Amino acid sequence: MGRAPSIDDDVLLGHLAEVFRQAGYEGASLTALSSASGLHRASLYHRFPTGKPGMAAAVLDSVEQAFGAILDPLTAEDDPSAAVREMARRVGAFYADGRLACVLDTMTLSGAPDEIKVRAAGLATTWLSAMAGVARRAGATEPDAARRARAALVRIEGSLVVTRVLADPAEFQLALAELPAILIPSDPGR
Amino acid sequence: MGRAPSIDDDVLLGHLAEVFRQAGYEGASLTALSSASGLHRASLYHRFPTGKPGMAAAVLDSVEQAFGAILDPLTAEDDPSAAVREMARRVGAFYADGRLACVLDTMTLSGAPDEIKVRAAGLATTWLSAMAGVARRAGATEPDAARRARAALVRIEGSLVVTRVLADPAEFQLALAELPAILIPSDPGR
DNA sequence: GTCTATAATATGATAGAC
DNA sequence: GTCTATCATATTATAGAC
Repeated sequence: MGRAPSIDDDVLLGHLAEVFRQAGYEGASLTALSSASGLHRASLYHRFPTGKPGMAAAVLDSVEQAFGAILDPLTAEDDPSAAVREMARRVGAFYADGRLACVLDTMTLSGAPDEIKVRAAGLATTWLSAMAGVARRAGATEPDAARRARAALVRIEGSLVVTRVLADPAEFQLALAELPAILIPSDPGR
Repeated sequence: MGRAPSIDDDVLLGHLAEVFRQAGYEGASLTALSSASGLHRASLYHRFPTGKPGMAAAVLDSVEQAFGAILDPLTAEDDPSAAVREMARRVGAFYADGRLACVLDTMTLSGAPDEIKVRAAGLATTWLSAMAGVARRAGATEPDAARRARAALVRIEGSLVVTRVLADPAEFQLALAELPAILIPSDPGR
């Protein structure tokens, strides 16, 4: 809120986010955050006076903002199937085709501050609502739409874990391809 | 291999495993491992001369052993559907109804030694093979059985993440309930 | 086999020069 | 706004008493 962030801030947050996503909250050491961002530790504290929790919160802010753009097609595109396909495309880009983990996964392990966990839960809820919305627009009843949205989130998060464990992005790609069939009642599936 | 472990070793490994599962490899500090196990840090080093990597490897050993028992019904039980239902019951117990995370997820983040990641991948492969086996016995073609096994693993891992993020075990319970429909071609589903 | 004590290093964080 | 230098603490790990 307030002023628009400078491009530098966005780039910085991108670097920080990558560390938090790959290492989790505790694994994201100041040294790792420093070398990934190119800023020395003291400079990070200048930008984030509340330290590591502040950096994590800012990362979640930036992820929330990124998801604004990712979920935009779900309301902007008229055809529900096309909307989901475009969201899937943007989700694939955000997760670098499965090479990057999800903050919902890595930042909610024990060791993360409660505030971070609460924000992560909020992010998940936003995502679920948007996906349930498009399912509802496609004709699903409200409980069915909610069920479909949760199934889609489970599918994405699970495929990211399996992709990381097996070091094989195929499962993530498959999950993206099946999102329309999961979310849209009338979709013919794959 | 070699001698059978004493009950004390099993209890100790259970405590260590809980920390690694909830905090990830880097988040599992010696202090946390010490207080969870009741042993002082030096005593842990006596048991595991190679330190934290050795503890993590031993935890993966014990998880591998636990999965031997979890997957046993898949070959011991004649009826494929009943076999999967029994596996699902045991999986539910192992993950404490969704309250405990999966080592495949938490121990494969950046920061874990490569040896740990390799062992985790092996564990996942063992699990996938066992599930593909029961699907094949139930009449699935080989590629379909492999696909079903991966879908089941994705579903379990994803539901564990979503359950943790939303602090709601319902999604994990639902995943367990749907395992027969995912793995068994002729299963009527829910 | 477990403990107390301690070492060496890494971590989160701050002060102050430029 | 970024840097060097530094602090207090937590971390992994070892030595040696019991």
